[in-house]
Amino acid sequence: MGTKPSGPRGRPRGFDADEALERAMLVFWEHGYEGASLACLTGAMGISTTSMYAAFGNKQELFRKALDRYITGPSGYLVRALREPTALGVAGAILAGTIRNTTRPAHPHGCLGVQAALAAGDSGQEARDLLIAWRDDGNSWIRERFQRAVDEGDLPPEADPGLLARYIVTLAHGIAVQAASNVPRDELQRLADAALRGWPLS
Amino acid sequence: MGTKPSGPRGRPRGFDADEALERAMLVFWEHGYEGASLACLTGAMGISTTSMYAAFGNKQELFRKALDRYITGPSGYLVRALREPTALGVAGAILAGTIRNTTRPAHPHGCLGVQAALAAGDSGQEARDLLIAWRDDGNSWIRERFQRAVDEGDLPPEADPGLLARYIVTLAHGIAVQAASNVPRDELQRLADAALRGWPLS
DNA sequence: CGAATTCTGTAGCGATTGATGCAGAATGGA
DNA sequence: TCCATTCTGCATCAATCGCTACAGAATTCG
Repeated sequence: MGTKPSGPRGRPRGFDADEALERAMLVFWEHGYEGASLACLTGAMGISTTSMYAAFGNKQELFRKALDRYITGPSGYLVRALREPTALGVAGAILAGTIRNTTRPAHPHGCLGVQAALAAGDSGQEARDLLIAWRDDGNSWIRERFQRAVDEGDLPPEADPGLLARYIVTLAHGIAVQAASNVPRDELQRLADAALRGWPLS
Repeated sequence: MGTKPSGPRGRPRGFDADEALERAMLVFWEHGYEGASLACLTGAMGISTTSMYAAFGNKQELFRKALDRYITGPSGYLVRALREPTALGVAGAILAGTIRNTTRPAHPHGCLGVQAALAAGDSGQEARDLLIAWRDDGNSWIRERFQRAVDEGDLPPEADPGLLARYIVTLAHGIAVQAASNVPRDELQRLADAALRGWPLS
C-alpha cells in the first residue's frame, strides 16, 4: 500500500533553482547584502523577480539560502579542517582554506561571511546579525576543537583554547580583508606560514 | 598695504561644519557608505539636504571628508604608533590603538576603514577603492618603518619587513572584524599580547 | 538705503528600491 | 476534456534613493 509517487503538480520550473542560488550567492559575495539589488540578483540568476519570489520568498530568505550554500560550499573547508588530526594541522588548514577561498581567480575576492554585511543600513541588519552569529559559531567550533586537543595531550595543558581560536579566527578574517584588497595569494600564504611558526603561541 | 580683513559675504552658516562632519563620520562608521542614506546622514548632522550639498558637495565628497577626519582623528593612533622607538613598540601600539579605537563604548564598533565599504554595489565602488587605497597606504607605512628598523639594527637583518607589516595589518583588520562582532576589548587585548609573543616571528 | 552674495527650508525631481497583481501558460489528476 | 495547481512575463505599486530648483532670509559692501 505504498503512496503513489505522484510528481509535482502544476507547471514545472523553467530554471535550475540550484544554479540560480549559486549565482545569487556569487552576487551577494561580490556586492554584499545591500549592494546586491534585486535587479542585479535576478539578472545574474537569469530569472524574473516573480520567479525569484516564488522560489525563494524574498531577498532576506534568498540571502539566508545563499549563505547556507556558501557555508557548505566554498566555506566547507572549515568543518573539514576541524577533522585534521592535530591542532596545528587544524590551524594550518583553516588558514590555507581561507586563503584559497578568498583569492579564487574566478570568484569574488574576500569572504562572503566577512564582507557581505559588516556594516549595514536598516534593511541589512538581519543579514549582519546572521553573519555575526555564523562567525561566532566558527570561533566556537575551533575553540572546542582546540579544547579537545588539550584534553588529548596534543596541545600542552597550559594552552588557552579560547585564545588560540581567537588568534586563528582573527587571522582568517584579516586575511579575508587583505584578499578583498587584492593582496596576492602567495603573499598571504607566506603570512599564514609565518603566523603559525610560533605555534601554539609559546 | 594689507588687504582688508573682509569677513565672509552673504548669510553665515547656521551650523558648525566641523561638528556636522563628525556626526556624518560616525554614521558612515556605523552603517557603511551605502548603508548611510542621505536622510540618515542629514538627520544626524542636524541640517537639511540643501545645506549638506552646499557645504560638502555630494555624498561621495562628504564621505571623502569624513574619511579624512577619521584618519586624523580616531585612527590617528596609526601615525603616532609609527614613531615608537622600536619595531615591537610600533607593532604593539598599532594593535593596542586598533583595539581601543574599534571597541570604544560611545562609538560604533569596528573600523570605518574596514567596514564602511568592504563590498559594495555600483554607487559604492569609489568609496571601496578609496578605502582599499588607504589600507594599502597603512601597510606601506608600516613596512617602511620596519625596513628602517632592520637598517638600524632594531630588527635582525634576516627579518622580512613586508611580511611583518602584513602580519600586523592582518591582525589589525581581523581585530576590527572581531570588534564589529562585539568581541569584548579585553579578549582582543589578550589576543594581541599573545600574537606579539613570538616577535619578530622567529 | 539698495545691490550683491550666501545660506536655509520647502517642495519636488527622475531613478531605483524591494515587492505584487494579474492574466496566461504549462503541467498532473480525474 | 476539464479542473486544480503551479510557474512565468508584464506591468506596476508605494517608498526611498541621491539630488536640485526656487524663493526667501541673513549677511557685507557701496
